[in-house]
Formats: sequence, structure tokens, C-alpha cells
Amino acid sequence: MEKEYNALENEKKWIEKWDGLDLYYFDWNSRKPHYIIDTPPPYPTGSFHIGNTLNWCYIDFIARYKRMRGFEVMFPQGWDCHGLPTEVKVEEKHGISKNDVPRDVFRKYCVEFTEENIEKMRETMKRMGFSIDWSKEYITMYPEYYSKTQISFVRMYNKGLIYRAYHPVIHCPRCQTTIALAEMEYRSGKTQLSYIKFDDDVVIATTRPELIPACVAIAVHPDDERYKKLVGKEVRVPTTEYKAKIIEDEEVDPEFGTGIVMICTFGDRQDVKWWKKHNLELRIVLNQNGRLNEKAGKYKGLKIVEARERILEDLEKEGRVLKKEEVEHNVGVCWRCKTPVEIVVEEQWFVKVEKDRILREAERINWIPEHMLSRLKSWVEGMEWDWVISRQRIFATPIPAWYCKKCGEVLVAKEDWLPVDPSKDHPKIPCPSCGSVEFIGEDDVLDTWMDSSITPLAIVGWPNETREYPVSLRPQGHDIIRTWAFYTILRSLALVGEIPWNEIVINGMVLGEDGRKMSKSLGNIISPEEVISKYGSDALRQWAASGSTGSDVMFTWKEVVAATRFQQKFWSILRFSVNHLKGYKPDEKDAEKMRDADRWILSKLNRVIEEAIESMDNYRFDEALKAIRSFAWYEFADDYLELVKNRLYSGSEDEKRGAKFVLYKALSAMIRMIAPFTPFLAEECWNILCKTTEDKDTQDIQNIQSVHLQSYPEVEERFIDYEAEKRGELIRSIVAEIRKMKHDRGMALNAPLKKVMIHSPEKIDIRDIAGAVNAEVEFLDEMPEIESRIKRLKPKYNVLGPIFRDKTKKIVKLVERLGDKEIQKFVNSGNYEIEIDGELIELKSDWFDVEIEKQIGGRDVVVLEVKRASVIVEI
RNA sequence: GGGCUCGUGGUCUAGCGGUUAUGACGUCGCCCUUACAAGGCGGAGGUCGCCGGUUCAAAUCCGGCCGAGCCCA
Repeated sequence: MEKEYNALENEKKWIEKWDGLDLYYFDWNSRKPHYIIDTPPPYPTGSFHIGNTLNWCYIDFIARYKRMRGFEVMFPQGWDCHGLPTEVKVEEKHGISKNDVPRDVFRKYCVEFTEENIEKMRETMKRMGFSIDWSKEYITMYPEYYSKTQISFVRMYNKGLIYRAYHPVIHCPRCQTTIALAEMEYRSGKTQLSYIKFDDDVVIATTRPELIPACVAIAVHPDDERYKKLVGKEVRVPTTEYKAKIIEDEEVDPEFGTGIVMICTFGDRQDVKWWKKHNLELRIVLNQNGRLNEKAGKYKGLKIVEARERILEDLEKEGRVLKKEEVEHNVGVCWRCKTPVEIVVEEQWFVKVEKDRILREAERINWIPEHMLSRLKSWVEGMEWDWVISRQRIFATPIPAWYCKKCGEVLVAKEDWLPVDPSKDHPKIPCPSCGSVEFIGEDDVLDTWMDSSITPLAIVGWPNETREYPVSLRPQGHDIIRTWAFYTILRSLALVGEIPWNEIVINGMVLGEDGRKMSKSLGNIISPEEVISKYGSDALRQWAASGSTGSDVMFTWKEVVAATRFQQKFWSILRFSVNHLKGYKPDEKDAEKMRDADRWILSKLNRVIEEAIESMDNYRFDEALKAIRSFAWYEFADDYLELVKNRLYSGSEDEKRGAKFVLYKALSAMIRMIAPFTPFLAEECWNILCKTTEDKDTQDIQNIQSVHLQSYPEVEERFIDYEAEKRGELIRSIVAEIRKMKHDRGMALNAPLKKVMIHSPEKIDIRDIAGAVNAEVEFLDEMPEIESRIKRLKPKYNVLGPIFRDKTKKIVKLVERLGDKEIQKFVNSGNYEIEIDGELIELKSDWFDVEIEKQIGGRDVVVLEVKRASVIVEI
């Protein structure tokens, strides 16, 4: 074996060897219990970022662990392809606008572009060693998948869970499409608040003066004494000829502005609420193209910003603008492009949100960490509108619907017509209402979340045959609880009346080394490839295991470096062990040859196995890896190996057997325990160990022995032995104490000692101690007589100095000259009088440290006190 | 404004009623010891954010305050 572990080389080697072995193939017909993971389908941006890496590491830890624990694990991989970002990239790439080419040509460009991106990302995932079953890959932009999305649409429509209606929706002027509430976020910024006089009594404050022509009512708080008299009156809306009624509503904030608010259709979501509640008129002045319409009178055709300026100018001339001030204001923006959104009213497709049912059913899912359920709950509880699913885009799943040209009847496709694209395909039946055969195909497409919210169903074969449901696990980040988790639960309940998964494990976000979220603008982005090319995948995977599940994890190079050190340590442990295990055939009978040290570490090993299983079962990867690492490094390597080294080098064959037995047991278990975390290192180590010991019992595939086909180590109760642990612990601390003594005296750790005598009520095996401390060791049944004499009184200068100043030196000299008897008297009584320059001075023994020398039969010895033992060392 | 999470040596972090508070990195000293110097051995370094309360016992539970982050309005 090489002295140094070369991670990069080894990882490359195994990626090649594993290729085509089908190590991770999920077989539906397997008799093992199934464990199905609803893997997140990432958006194919072309780069698999470090946040994905964290997420996938968790999945892979779980998948590998569960496989080793006897489950038939499905780890599929999907790609959530549709959406605007790709459309934008494709437009850039081809130098076109999406409307410059026919829809299907544009779609083709998007598909090609996406395929290239997927391939790039697959490479990184393979390099990371994720145990994906690629035969279960799904790609949402292909008809096999999106026809499922269309079927789900048809079924929900037929159940009355999807409907078409006029309703205010969020519209992104830049993306030129409707977006769902979940796709909107808030940005804070400064805005100008204008105080506008409607008449002498009514002065409103608004941040959107351009919407004054859309004002449909004026509102005040019912308890606001200032305006009680106004309620019920009407006031003319400036810039228009019509009047708006003054109403009262509890949700008006009397503290904001003048306490009088104009309600327009629509400035924000609060307007929508008021509009609905008070049954107000609908007065839309803003078109989807971002320009004002004829209802705005002379402002028709102006863009929002232009209109704002013009209206303010005109009002100013009329003396209606009383005040302008800067205010902090939150504005809703599109989450993709951060452009401020508008509220428009259009006929759109909606999915009904059954809040109560979702809240109730979500509790049946086991949330890890538990508190993440509250994220979903608070989101659902606060939902006001149904989910808008129609989008005015191209690269997405078409909505399978037509409108009859004659009577306007809506015709939704039958299941056996799917997949279908109504923008070019025709329905297979005439209009059920009027018999006409002329239709207008729906141009709108579906929200991408309509594709990705059926992933758990798609992977189990729905709608043809749903082989197993709910699936075992959903692993995802906490940032998409309100979207992906929420939508999936909703759709699963709607389509099959069941929760989608039994458990959901949430991972945190990855922070940069500065502790802030990784982002391009902060310049703190690290790519997985950068880390892998320097330190390899196993090291990055160990970093991923370093945080506690659900919490955000900071990326740090030092954690990655620490991981590579562990890999080297583990390699060295194997290198040492293999040297002694050459030709060793594991034999349970060798257990009889074990000494205290062997029994101790074997017992500890089994308790670490127990701990690792417990932690892995609870998805606490940090705990598991930490337990395994510290056992291997400290207890096994630093303590145990040091104890048995001597026996392995110079013991008799019989003496060695006990140690070899343990060496083999421990290595076999440790390699299997690190396998989910560091699959490359583990694989190499496993192969070396197998070759060394010629162990033919391990499972192999096409003549390659793989640790990833083995079972996880099990706790062997017969080796857990608390008495042995006690004795081993004692042996360990005796050796440590002797080493410490050597260290304190500036001796080399392997320096020979004349003799070591141990007395303890515990009967311990001293043979391995001798080798470890390089001395003859004797176990004493009785404590020998130890004579102690005071060697010297060492002055505490920090006490004596301040008291005696310049006399200190003289005092110290005098005390040093005292004879044995005088010293004894001084220490016993605590006081001593001396004379200096004719002056009597009383000294206290506390001012000196008493150095004691111990002897046995006249020979100098050092007595070390260890818990439950006395160790007498003759140097 | 509301909800959630979190304040632990210089930095990051474990513990979440019970001896002396975990580990990593850093730091200081000693040691090339037939697996590993990217190593070993040994130090130093903490009023567990602040104030109350519950308890025989609080870093841990409860309340309040201060601070940070995330989510939502």
C-alpha cells in the first residue's frame, strides 16, 4: 500500500470501475422491503451548485445506508425542465425573441439547450459518487412525463378541482406572464408617498398616484374620530369625472399617511381584499403591456412611470399635492427577475386550495426537523387565493383545452388524447354543446410546478399502476417548502387521496465562508467542481455531513481539509493493520485469545455501531460521522493500536491471534460504516482488506467486491462487555499517565524505563502495557511501603516578592540551607522563624511549594495516581 | 408588525435537567516513535447573550429583554 492516500486518483479509478455495474439498480420485484426516495428534480441550469450538493449528499447517505440495512432502495433522478430561465437563455443564444420563430421551433431549441445542461450536471453528480439508479431517470419536458402532467390536469378538472375564472392575479411585466403568489416575494425600498387632496375634507396618501383613475372607494378606520363624519359620503376622484364612496374598514391603518386610503383596482393585495369584501366596482386602467388604457382618459397609452409623473404634475397645478415624503415601502417582486409585479384581472386557470385538508394531512407526514412543519402551516394558513396555474409562455406543458369558436364552450381533452398540444392539435370530438368543429386551442401553458408536483406519483408508475404509495421519503431544502412540498401534498391528495411520503427530511442552505448566503453579488460562491478538483468528492461529502440536519451549513475549506486528514488517518490505520493481517483468515475461535485491551476496544466498537445506527436512523449524519471518526482516530488508532503494536510485532503467533481477530473485526465494521459518507475511500479499503484476508464470504458483482453491496455492521451483543471496558479504560489511562510523565520530564515517549509497578483493586492484564511504555511491568497485589521525604521547599516568588522586596533573595537562600529536620518541622507547623539582618521574620509554609521525593527501599520512584490504580515508576 | 430558528473558549460547533461543558480549526510547548509530521503527546484559552423565575440541581425548562438569521405580511 502507498504511504499516502491519493483521493483524486482513487476516486477516478472507482468511477470507471463502477460504471456499468448496476450497483444501485432498483428492482420492483425484490423481496426486500422497499425504500423509495422522491428525489428533487433540479432545474437544468447547467451547473450543479453546492446547495444541490448538500441536498444530494443527504440523499446519498440515506440511500447507501438504507441499502446496507437491507432495503431495496430507489434513488431516481429527475429534471424539472420547463420554465422561463431557459426561454431567456435560448433567446440570447439564438439572438431571437420567442415570437420570431414558430412555437415548436422555439420549443425544440429549448429542449436541445436543456439536454446539454442536463448532461453537464449528470457529470458532476457521477463524479460526486451519488448512488443514483439512472435507469429511473425522468425528464419533465419529454412527452412520457408531461403527458402525466396533462392527465393530472384532466383528472383534477373532472373532479372540479381545476377551474377557469376571472380573478385578480399577479403579473410580471418583464416575464410577460402570470405568476403564483408563491412566486412573489417582497423587497424593501424607498418610495415617495404623496398626499393628495380629493376635496377639503378628504386628503389621501398614496405611493401609486398613477392609479388614481382606478380609485373605486375611499376608506377610513371605523374608530377614527377625525373622519367619522365622512363615512357614507361621496367624493370626486381627481383626473376623472366620477365619484367614489367613503367607507370604513378595520384594516385601514390610521397611523399611516393621513389615515385615509384610496382603494383602487389594483395597487396591491390589500386592494383585492377590500374590493372583494365591499363588493366594489372593477375599474382596470392598467393593461398587461404596462400601459394605461382608455379608462385613464387623457393618460391613455402612458407607461406607469410616465403616468405617475404626468398625473402628479397636473394635480400639482390644481394645488392638490399637499406633501411628498420618502417612506420605507415593501414592494412585491417576481422571484425570478425581481421586477415589481402588478395585479391584473384576466381569465386564468386555477387549482382549488383545500386549506383544511392539507393542514390536517400534512401532520401525518413525519417532518425532520419537526419545526419545519410550521413553515408549511403558516404558509397555508395565510393563503388567500387559489393557485393560478396558467402561464403565458411557450416552454412548458400545454394546457389540454380548447374553446369552441361558436359558443365559447370549454373543451378539456380526454385522457386517451394525451399528450396533446392544443396550439397545433385539434380535439377529436365536436363541441359537446353546439356541435361545431371549430375551436381555438389554449395558448397558455402550465406552471412548471404542475410538472414537478407529481414526482412521487411519476416514480411509482402512476397513472398506469401505482405500485406503492405513499413513498418513503422526500428530501428537500427549506426554501421550497411553500412551493414544492406544498404543491406536492396538494396534488397527491387531489389525485390519489393520500399523502405523498411518509417522511420529509429538510436540509438547510449553504452559506459562504463569510457566514452569508452564497450569491453571485457577494462573490462568495464556491462550486463543487472547484472543491472536488482540489480535494476530491469524499472530502466534500464529509463536509456535507458536518452540519446538523435542517440547519444552514457554512462552507469552509478547513472542514474539507480536516476531512482529507481523516482519510489519510484511516488509510494509515488500514496500512498498519493490513501489514499484520496478511494471510489472516478471520476465525471466530480467535475470540478466545483476546486480552483485556482487545475485549475493551471490541466492546467500544459495538457501542459505536449502535450509536451510528441510531444516528443514521434519525438522519443525524453529523452525529454518526463524528462518532465513527473519533472512534477510529482516537480510541482505535491512538489508544488501541499503540497498546497492541508490540504484541503484533514481537508476540507469539498465538498471542497475535486475539489482536488480529479484533483488527479484522474493527476494520471490517469501520469501512462499512464510512461507506455511506466516503464511498470511494471505503471501496478501496474494502477491496484491500478482502484481498489481504482472502475473505470469500463477501458479496461481489462481476468479480468486483463492493463494500456498497455489503450489509451494515450489526451490534454483536456478546462483545459488549462493560467490565472489559472498565479494565481497558484503566489500561489506557495508565499508559497515558506514564506517557504524560515522560513528556513532563522531557523524555521521548518510547524511552525505556527501569520498571513500572501497578497496584489496583482491578485485576488487569499488564502484558500490553509493557510494550506500550517500553518497560518491564509488574502487577503488585499489595501496595509497597513508600517512603517520602521533602526534597525541597520551592519559593513562590509572586507571594514572597511583594512582602519582602529586596530581602526576598536572602530569605530564599536561608530556607534552602535548612536541614531535613528543620524543613519537616516547618511544614508540619506551618510557621518558621528566621533571622535576617538582626530582624526576626515569621515565614508561612503556604509561601512555598513542597517538593516531595518518593522512594521504595532506597530507590527513587515516581508515583502516579490514576483513577482506581497506583502506578509506581522507576526511571 | 407576526411566525420560526439561533446566541456556548479567537473562529465554527455538540450538548438541551444531574460529576470537572463536546469536538474541530487556530494557538503555545515537546517529540522524525519500524501506519500516519497532512502525524503523535501535552498545555493555555469559557461568568454557555442579559435579567428574573421553576427546581435539591439550569447552558439545558418557563417569562422578559438585547442581538442575529430565515420565512411571512
